[in-house]
Amino acid sequence: MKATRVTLAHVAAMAKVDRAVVSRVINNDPTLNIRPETRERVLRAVAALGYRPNAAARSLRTARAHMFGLFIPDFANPVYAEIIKGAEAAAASLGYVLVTGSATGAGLKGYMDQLGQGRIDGLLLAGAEEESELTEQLDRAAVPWIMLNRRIPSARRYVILDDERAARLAVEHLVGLGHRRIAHLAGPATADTATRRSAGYSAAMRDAGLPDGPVVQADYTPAGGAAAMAEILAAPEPPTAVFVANVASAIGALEAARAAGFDIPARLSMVAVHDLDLASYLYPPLTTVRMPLEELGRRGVALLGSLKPDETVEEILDGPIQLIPRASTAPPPG
Amino acid sequence: MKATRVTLAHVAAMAKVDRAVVSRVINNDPTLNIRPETRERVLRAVAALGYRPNAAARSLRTARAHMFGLFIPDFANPVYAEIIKGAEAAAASLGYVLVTGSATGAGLKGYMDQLGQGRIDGLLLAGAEEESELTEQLDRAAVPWIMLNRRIPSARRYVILDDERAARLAVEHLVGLGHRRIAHLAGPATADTATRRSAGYSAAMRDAGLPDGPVVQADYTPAGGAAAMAEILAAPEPPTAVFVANVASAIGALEAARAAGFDIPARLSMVAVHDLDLASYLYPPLTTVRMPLEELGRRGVALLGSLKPDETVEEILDGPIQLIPRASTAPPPG
DNA sequence: TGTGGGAGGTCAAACGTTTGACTTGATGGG
DNA sequence: CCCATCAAGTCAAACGTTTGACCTCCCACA
Repeated sequence: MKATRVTLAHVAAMAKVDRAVVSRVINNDPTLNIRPETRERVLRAVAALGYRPNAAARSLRTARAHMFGLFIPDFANPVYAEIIKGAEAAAASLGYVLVTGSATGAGLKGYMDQLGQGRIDGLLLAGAEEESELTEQLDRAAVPWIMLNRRIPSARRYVILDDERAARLAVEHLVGLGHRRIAHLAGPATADTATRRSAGYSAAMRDAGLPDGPVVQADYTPAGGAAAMAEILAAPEPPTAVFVANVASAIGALEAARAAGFDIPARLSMVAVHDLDLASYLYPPLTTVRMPLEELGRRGVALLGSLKPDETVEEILDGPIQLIPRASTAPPPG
Repeated sequence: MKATRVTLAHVAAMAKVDRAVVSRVINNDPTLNIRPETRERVLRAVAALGYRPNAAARSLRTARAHMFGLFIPDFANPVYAEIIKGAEAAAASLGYVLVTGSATGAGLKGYMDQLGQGRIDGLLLAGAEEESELTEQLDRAAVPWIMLNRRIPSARRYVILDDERAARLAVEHLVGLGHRRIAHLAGPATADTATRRSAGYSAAMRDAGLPDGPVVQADYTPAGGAAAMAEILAAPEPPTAVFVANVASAIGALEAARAAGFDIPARLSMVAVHDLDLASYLYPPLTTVRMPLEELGRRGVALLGSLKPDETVEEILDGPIQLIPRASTAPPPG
């Protein structure tokens, strides 16, 4: 019953015009000169037959796939959900489809093989490791790519958030509450965001006339955060507050603090970067710094859509960065 | 410098054979009869030129896109992360690309418009609302689709998990600890999974010779769970344990119990369906039932890959379902 | 000496769009 | 009356693969 797919030719036959006319009507070709009634006929035929252009044929002819890719390290990290949301929305409004993938390392390369030639018009890489072979491969294939929230030497295009400002905001909040011994549970040295947040921490401490507290690195996971927190609290004179570089680490850090018998916020205040719905359901609800992650995804796609061949992009997104006070921060004891 | 893309024709010229030979070599066409040395020449040319087949041309010719789609309601829900992971892996091993999208409702329809004709060979719908217009559209476009973990009347193809068994496991755990007044914080009536879990709860209670406790419905969100929990605890003789249909609700329920002054697990035990890394970092760490979500994604893709035109699929996945005991469950007080 | 068959390929027609170039008939200006 | 212009389309060549049909040797066998 379904038989053959309906193509331009069918529509053209029904509307009694050339295929070219149908194509131009569909694509709103401004060079087309046509009588309104003819256009009507064409549109009616399209509707009547339920015609949809074949994506492959179109891509073949125009050399554009109308697809963007977005690669993230891990779907389980809710931080990326916001980026995806923004990117999806932006792509949709551009008439593009967004392919979100989570493969990393070797998997990512395999993915790219499949993506093959001409399947994707541009790629967003969020929080990716330095994958020089991958980026080389992309360059060879002439696929434009932009890094999100990470700068690496070989990336001539990136858009990042103002992590330094976010860190300052967090530290200033703690200082404002009266804290003076403020530790920093930092991210991994390999993450550019971690470096920027650490810089913001140090700058804010300096501005407040305070010496840097203990700084311990951890990866952006609960387990890593827990271990680092334990280390910080084991010191002879532990801090009264800690600025945690990432909310995932903070989830573990809360647990470690509880385990060590440090009441939060009575004995220890904690603030972390990146807000999540979840933050208000943690125990205690976590004070966070909200960053415009959705906007980051949106902006990344928008840039992909309007990229000139050899254009470089180095953008610090200025969107609202906001401290969300919850129950994990309070004045220091005493 | 990079000039024109390298095509079959270039490779053929370099290897001094016909394009057809190159195509057949690349696709391992078993009907091809060729001397090993010729094959060698072809492969060398492919490598030397860095040739990759053009996906659009291939799709056009073969009418297969080598892409599957997966639609989920929300990337922020980590439960879906596991499904995606499994689906991605299965797709990759089939040589397919997986397009994961989160649009719902009208957005989803727009997405499908973009996906257009022939861009996708099959679709997985996870936890989707009943979208009769969407599924009609899919059927018209002859795109095979399978529902994941949800049965709806119009879906002739679905694969679900054994939610009833998971619920039993949870309830039996509570009964085993000595609980007799066990409430059920159920999911929304519109969710098929919720219905199945509720059925499992009732069956297990009956088997244990216990009367159904209070049953309150909530949507699968922390806020919904919190409200429902508050209602349950407001009763004159509150239960000593609660089986929560979904971990997202449980996160809110924990909060509500704390707010109501119910110490967990001393005064109230709680167990929820779906395990997350996060569960062990909640306060207290949450006892859960782990279900094979990754396998669900994997199986869905595998089925898509081997679907006969009018085949129906009604499968209850039998994978390991396992209770993960943590600190939120203990014997009842007294 | 013819012929059947296999090895090792070649040929060319699709697949469904897009798009620059071209046609046709009518109108208007000089 | 003739040429230019314009409106309203038409024509056909790509885009890069895949694939059924075909071709051309050469050898073995009767």
